[in-house]
Amino acid sequence: MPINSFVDYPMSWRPDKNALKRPIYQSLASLLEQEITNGFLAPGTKLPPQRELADFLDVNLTTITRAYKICETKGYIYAITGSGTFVSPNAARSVTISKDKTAVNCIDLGFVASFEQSNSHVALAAKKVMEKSYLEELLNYNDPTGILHHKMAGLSWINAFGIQSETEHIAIVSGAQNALAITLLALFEPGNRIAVDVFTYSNFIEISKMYRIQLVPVLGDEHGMLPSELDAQCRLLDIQGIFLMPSCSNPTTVVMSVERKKELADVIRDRHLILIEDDIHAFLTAGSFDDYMIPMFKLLPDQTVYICSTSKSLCSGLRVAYIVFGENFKKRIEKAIFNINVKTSSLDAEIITELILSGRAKEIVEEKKKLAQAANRIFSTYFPQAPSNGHPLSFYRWLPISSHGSAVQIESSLQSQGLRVFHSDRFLSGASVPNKFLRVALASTKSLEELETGLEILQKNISPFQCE
Amino acid sequence: MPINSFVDYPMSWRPDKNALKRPIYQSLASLLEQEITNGFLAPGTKLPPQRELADFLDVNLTTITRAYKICETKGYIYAITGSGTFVSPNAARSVTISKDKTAVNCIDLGFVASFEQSNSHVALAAKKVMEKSYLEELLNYNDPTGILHHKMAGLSWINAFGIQSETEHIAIVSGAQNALAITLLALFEPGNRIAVDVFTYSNFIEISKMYRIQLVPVLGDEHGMLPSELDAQCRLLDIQGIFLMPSCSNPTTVVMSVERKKELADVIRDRHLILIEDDIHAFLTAGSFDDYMIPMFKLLPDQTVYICSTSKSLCSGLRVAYIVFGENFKKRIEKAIFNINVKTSSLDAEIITELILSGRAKEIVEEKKKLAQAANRIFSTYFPQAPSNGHPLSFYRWLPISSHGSAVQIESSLQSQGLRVFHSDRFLSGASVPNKFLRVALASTKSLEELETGLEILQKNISPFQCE
DNA sequence: TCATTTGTGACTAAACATTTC
DNA sequence: AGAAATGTTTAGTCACAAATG
Repeated sequence: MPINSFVDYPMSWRPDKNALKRPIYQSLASLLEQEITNGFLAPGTKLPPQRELADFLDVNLTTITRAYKICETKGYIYAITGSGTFVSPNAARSVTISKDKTAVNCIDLGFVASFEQSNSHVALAAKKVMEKSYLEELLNYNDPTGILHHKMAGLSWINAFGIQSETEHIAIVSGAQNALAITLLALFEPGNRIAVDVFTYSNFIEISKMYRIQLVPVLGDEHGMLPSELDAQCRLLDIQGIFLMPSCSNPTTVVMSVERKKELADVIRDRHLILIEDDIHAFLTAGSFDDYMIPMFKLLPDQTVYICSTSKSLCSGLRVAYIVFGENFKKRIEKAIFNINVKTSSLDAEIITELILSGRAKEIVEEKKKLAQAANRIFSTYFPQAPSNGHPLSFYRWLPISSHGSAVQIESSLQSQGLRVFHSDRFLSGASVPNKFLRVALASTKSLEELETGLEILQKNISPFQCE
Repeated sequence: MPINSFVDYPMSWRPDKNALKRPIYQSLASLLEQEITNGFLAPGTKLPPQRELADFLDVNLTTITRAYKICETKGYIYAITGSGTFVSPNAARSVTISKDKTAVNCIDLGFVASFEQSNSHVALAAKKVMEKSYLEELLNYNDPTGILHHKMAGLSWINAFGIQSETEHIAIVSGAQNALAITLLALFEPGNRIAVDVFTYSNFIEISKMYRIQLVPVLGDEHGMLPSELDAQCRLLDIQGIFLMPSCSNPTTVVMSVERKKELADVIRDRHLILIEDDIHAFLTAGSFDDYMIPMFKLLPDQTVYICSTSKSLCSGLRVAYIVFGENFKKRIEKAIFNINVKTSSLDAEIITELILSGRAKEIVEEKKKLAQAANRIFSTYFPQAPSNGHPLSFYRWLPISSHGSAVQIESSLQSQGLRVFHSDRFLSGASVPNKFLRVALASTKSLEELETGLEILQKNISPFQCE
């Protein structure tokens, strides 16, 4: 029986007692889900404490726990012991980022492409592949994890980034996102937790949500995630994995220092976490930073799944990424590959292989690096006050903005000005944080001139951030 | 406190009480998991009833329920109310089927390939694509669900199989298995149930297991799944979906009659199921059967995800499949595509498109049909007693065998004779059934001569089935 | 620093539903 | 047809742990 009448009690959500059917916890969960997806409960809203709501509805405490849990695993809310339960920042919308048609009349600095100007080299390589005597061999079901010479070329490619491995421990998959989907399916279970940066790759957030894997945000500084914070979260929660982009974090452009990598590796080793290392930006970093040659895979070879896509470095349309793993993960990863892809097109892999073996790949990388340098220079002229301690050749920038206005408002007001960029809320792995940013893609326009036009629009429409 | 001493009680599994740590249910589940994966508890073994085990271990009934549940969602055991809990037929091993290297010294009639002899046509088409003026346009991130003219070609291709749709309701994905992975992720949740034939596509069983989706076996006859049985299962359980291959079931080669399709469609409509129609064999069936032109998608356009791969019909190495859906599924499916693939290689799709538009695709199909006819004829000479009421052009046959010997024994004894085939247990969606079969692939050898050699080995080593 | 607030997790109790005999 | 066997589901009790002020 309720102890108080609650009539004048300030509760952010007062579900209608009569709308509840049995089973109560399910009924309550779907009521809450509707409330959130319809926008009646705004992101960030604190929900009534479990005990209070239980009392109000005259049901047991754990009935509320269960109802909240359903909504939490679906990603609508998140709970912090001691503080309360809150509506998730991105509860009501998907943050999946893709190259879609909504940006058709816009300059698209949202989705990060990869200076597609270089694709003429790839077209040439494709033509060369057609002359191969073994062309027909590329068209059958054989070698689901990749043809031997494709794997060897892959190994030599990533060797430049500090990876040593063998053909039995590498597989060819269809791009980095595909590699992530495979890794999560192979090595994690629904309900598992993965540690991530506070701002992280938004499509990783989405795929984790779809797989019912919970992300645990861990604070970081300008050198990357803080080892002490990671350890603290591990003490608090049962965490199985960690996702990192040490060579250039998306979206923050943070490059992890070697010191930090070693410290984090110690925690990861002690806590027996599985590290997913997305090294898609290795090609930008190796060679540009003297001390780069230590991917975390090297520090934790038996605990790491190393993913290196060629979409950003060589060609985005050929879906080819390398995934490197230890013997202990081999069976599970290969099984997941069969179940999600069967195999990756050997024709595509052959073209990438041709690029690597002919040396054209390196030329493409040099070309893209030059374009990236030019694009970053242009960005700096438009936003001289923007911080520049991130990756100097990043394909995108992370621009601090004043915290007025909601993410949706800011994005759509810019879109109406003909510009597509993404607000930092899309990249939030957990609770809201006070600092707001825009991620500005530099590699997605047809030309640097178009980029300038876009940055001009942005400069005119964004309230300048007050540097403290 | 235990009521009986149990010392002389015949329990199939007597877990060591002292080995249990808290939490009991987890500890007990991993004990059981080990017992099964180590082979101490054989497939089919009946486990102690929950109450009995609870009594024996002196814990609450639902603690056992929870422990069993963990092992059930992992696929190690299955439970039937009223009957008991049993070790799954394929508990100790994966039934994922792929073209792998274990068959290197064998004639492989296990994995079903697709008469790769036709790939020279595809190589020609690939070369033609290289001459296209828009080749570079195929190498970027644009059009994640497929370029418009690829979709149009796809629509015209599947139009021959009775599908009418629009470019907004078709997407290009990387093969049929990829389409299944996407569909399950997009439209189902862990814990959902999908109705399937008693024997069904083994990689569908595996991907369902990985996604924690439960399969509900439904009895069928020579015309396909029985509508009355489907309805009965729906009454019993909360079932969300159904997976069917009406144009030629894998592995049973059953072709569903039009009458049966209509009856099943009625049940599916009434029960609001989502139908996953895998029509990979449409090219074998349309044209061969007069009344074929009714895929179930046509009967249930708003409830069906129609999947049509080109791997079997045109080329297995180019990973291209079409997925067709109603407006109500569009958003969810496209989101799943972004999160699993980002996109499918437009180069591969262009080659398939070239084949379709040039008319070469039809030639390839005719060639494969001729090969299939010849292969089926050869099979009949070696196994004249084998039933022939399935698909006359199937790329595999379903051979009844005597029920002596376990699946593993039979497969490995044949493998030691130089032949790889698969036992029907791999295709079991649920509990064991008395009838046993071998699936014999006819489309996987380099030549029909090699097929004959394989069938000869098979004939010599298999105890002939007693036709009743 | 310590009491209070708040969420978490394990196990228990009881009613329910289906199958078997 | 009905009792017994067997698995399922919901909600309750209770001890615990972190965050807050």
